[in-house]
Amino acid sequence: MAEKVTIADVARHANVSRQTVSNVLNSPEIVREETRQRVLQAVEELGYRVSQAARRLRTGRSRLLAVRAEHTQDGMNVFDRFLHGLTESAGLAGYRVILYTAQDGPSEIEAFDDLLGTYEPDAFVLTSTDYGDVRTEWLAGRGLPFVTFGRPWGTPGGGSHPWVDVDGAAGTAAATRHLLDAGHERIGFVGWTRGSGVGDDRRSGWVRALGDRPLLERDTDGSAAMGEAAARELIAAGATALVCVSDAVALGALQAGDVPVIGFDDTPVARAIGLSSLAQPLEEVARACVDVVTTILDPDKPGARRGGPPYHVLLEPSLVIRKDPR
Amino acid sequence: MAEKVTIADVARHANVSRQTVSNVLNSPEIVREETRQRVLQAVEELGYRVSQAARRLRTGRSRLLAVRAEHTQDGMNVFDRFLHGLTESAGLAGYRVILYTAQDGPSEIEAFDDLLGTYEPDAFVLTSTDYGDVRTEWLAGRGLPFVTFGRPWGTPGGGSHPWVDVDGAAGTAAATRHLLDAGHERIGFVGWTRGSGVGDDRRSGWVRALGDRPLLERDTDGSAAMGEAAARELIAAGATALVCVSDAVALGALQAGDVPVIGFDDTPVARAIGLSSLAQPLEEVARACVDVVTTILDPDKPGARRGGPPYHVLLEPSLVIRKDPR
DNA sequence: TTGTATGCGTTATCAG
DNA sequence: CTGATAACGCATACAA
Repeated sequence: MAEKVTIADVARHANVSRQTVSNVLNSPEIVREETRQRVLQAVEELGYRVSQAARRLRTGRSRLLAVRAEHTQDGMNVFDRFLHGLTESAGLAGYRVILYTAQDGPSEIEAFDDLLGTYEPDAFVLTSTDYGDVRTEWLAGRGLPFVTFGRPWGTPGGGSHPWVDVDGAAGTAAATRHLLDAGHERIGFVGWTRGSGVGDDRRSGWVRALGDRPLLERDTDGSAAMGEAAARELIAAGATALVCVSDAVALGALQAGDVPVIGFDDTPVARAIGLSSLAQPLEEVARACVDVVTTILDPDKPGARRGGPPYHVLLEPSLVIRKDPR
Repeated sequence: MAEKVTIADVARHANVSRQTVSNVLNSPEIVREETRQRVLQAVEELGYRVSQAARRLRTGRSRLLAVRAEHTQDGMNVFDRFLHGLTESAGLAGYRVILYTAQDGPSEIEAFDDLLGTYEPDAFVLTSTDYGDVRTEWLAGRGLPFVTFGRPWGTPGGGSHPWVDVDGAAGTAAATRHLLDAGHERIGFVGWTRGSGVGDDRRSGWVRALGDRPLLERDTDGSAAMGEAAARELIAAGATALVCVSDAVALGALQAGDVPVIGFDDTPVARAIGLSSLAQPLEEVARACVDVVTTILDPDKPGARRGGPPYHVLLEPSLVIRKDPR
């Protein structure tokens, strides 16, 4: 079954030259229909599949997308869902996902270098971008194709590269409006210490939706414990509902009192405990990442992304309400 | 930098033949020390790295380990930690992890076939094994190297293949003993519907540790909601402490009353809410998987696994106590 | 020890 | 549209 069927076997079986088989596979339009059919049938019968190794050697293309396996510090993340979506979408586009690990920026660049020298991935998909990301510079400087899940925070305007992201501000704004609609006027925000692109973005949506109402907010380190403490202070200060920068702090906030709380990311925790949260459309994000990166790699591919560069895709999170604001 | 340094370049630089370079890399012992050093230095200076494509074409080895990207149904799993560990350990052993997706057994076998025909992974690492797993049969029947994270439930004795697993029974037994030591006599078990290898295994440890004390138990579908209901019944039946088959049901059980609860898997949720749980040594599991599989692939590798076939590794979970049983 | 020749499976080039 | 031939980078058998 896996008996190494080569292109020569197919050619023999279909009574054509090796080249014709290659043409049928790579440029079907230049081959006569009847011949094409015959070859395709031979391919089917013999169970032929291209050897990526041979193809890569010849073309320099590996059809591999490199992604970092996240270490998942606090653990309450959604990386696995993204990764699953990415693998699925990549597969549909004829690509595979190859993993690597790294502790920090510099070591990740080492990993890039190593991968490029050995497995030669065609592109990288980067996650968790933040201000002044060294990785994107390195890749861009070498003209290597990549896309990030996350906007290039900190490089205002210039240094722009392909990215896909979820509009955190739109999410928190929707959450805030939901609470306003329920009659709340004093809506607090439990955030992260300023300076993180994602955190600041999420905060901004809450600010925007609140208009000129009072801004009751506290910063945290992202832990549930600090989330609880922050929530207590906010409630004491008069907040009757809370929007949180993450499910982790929201989990803590829930312990602080009996006010409605909305988290962010819709992690498994939120589902399990019935916490309202903002769900990122991770499958769509993954699909967009694959879309962008494969279009860069092969601009003439069928169904190439309309619009062309610079390939910026911003998707909206959706509000998942699990408890009615009281 | 990534300017395609070939083995010929290295040879020229070191004033040796191409062959010698190959020897230095693949059979260092047959080359004179001085020459070896010179070649190694040339490799260093030029930043040479073997092309996996070329090597694969020649040797048929891809140095790729295929792993399925889990879909993470209920979400409260720990797959990402395992995957990270696997990528790390694989990297140390000179392998990379390549991902694929599948919905069920048959479609996973299609994925095997497809991968083997194109990327030719050297081995598969399977997770979530269960009774009568069709995948292992398919792989074993073709003599393809693989290891499973999880024992081959259901094939008693025979049909045995390499596996690495965590001793669930030992874990629940430890948890139960911990509660016994704290003075509890009526310790309930919130389990899964019988028939799952993992669930039955975890239950058995609780049974064993309890000796001839009463067996207060309830089955659930694994949801937090059913966990809560089950816990209520058990508490009503006199249970003063609960051991749970998973963190998800433990989370529910926590809502049921003020009795100590111990979950299983030490998911992020447990950490976040201070739930005691049994932590699987996932990094070790991953390392063992890589160890086993690379030994199968290359029995003469340096530091090959002692013991030889059939490569069965059973590791112990560790009890993480976050709340004192009251 | 070192050098030389050959092939792994593809695809690109170029004649027919 | 089809068929021959070369080349991708590496590893091996063989001869020197």
